[in-house]
Amino acid sequence: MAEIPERLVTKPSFLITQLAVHARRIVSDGFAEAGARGYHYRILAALDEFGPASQIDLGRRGGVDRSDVVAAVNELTAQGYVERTPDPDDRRRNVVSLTKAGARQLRRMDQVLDAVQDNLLAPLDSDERATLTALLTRLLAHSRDLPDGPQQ
Amino acid sequence: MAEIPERLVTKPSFLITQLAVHARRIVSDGFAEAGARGYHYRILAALDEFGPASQIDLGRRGGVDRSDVVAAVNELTAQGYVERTPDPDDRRRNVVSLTKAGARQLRRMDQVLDAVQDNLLAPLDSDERATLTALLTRLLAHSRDLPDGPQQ
DNA sequence: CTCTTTTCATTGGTCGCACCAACGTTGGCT
DNA sequence: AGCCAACGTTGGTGCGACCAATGAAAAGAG
Repeated sequence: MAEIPERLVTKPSFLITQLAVHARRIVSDGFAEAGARGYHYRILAALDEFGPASQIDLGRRGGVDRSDVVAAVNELTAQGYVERTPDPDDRRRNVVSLTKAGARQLRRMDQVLDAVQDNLLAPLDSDERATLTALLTRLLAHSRDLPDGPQQ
Repeated sequence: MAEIPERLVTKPSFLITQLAVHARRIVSDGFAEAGARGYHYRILAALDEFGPASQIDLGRRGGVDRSDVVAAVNELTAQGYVERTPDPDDRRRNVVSLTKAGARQLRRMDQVLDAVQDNLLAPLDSDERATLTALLTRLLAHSRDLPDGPQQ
């Protein structure tokens, strides 16, 4: 029982959004144990890979709206994972930088995510995983160079 | 510019959730023009394929929480797309059934979704689309028989 | 045939993500 | 000097996905 209508199950858009629900659930369960959420990871990752940045750049790199960056940076600051200082060269900006504790938190979150990938992709062998990743990457790239939506 | 951190772009969980954002956006843009949203489609689809049902069954089939079914059926009733009548055989239940206008609305929404699939999958040829669908279907099935989450 | 447990609809919340508009300050451009 | 664009911030919105609690009704246990 609980049969899912054909109409839904045959639509890639449905498969993707439903699988995303599952992915989001296990990711945020893991993150919650570390006292974090998705936006935090995106910001920490951007800081780690590109160095200190303004909030607007952090938002662009992680696909986070600038108003949401404000809230996330507030939270990360309160937890001691990032520091926010005024930019002396441009007083409209803040410079956000990663602390040592922030780098450790990022490593913790990376471990959570590694476990999540294994859980999520369990039924696939490594060739299939590569195929899936390649297909998704192409689709995501395509979606990004459409002016079809805000994409923030 | 706006380079995305490696950490994100290599994680299938990120690819899936981000692609889902895009899918959701174009779907709900299309549905909005028809005065509808995602839950409405799931309920109309379940009614069309399995016939009149109680609200709890509608929720199970479409993966919608029963409290959300209440709201969606309220809206669909107000629009004249479904009818809600008490079940004479079990007075705890309502029987929800599709009206003719509801069937027409479902057809409209199907057209929206067909266009969405083409948009979403534009970069893939038909073999690749089939491969993707098969992989996603397997992953979704796997996620469903885990007691790892509420799954509704 | 009671008593208890389960089921269903409904109400009224919560949370995360993805947005949007508006405002004040600051920088750049001319 | 004047104007426009950029940045941070506040304060919203909508959707999807949940959760807890309540009252009514059915089902099961004894």
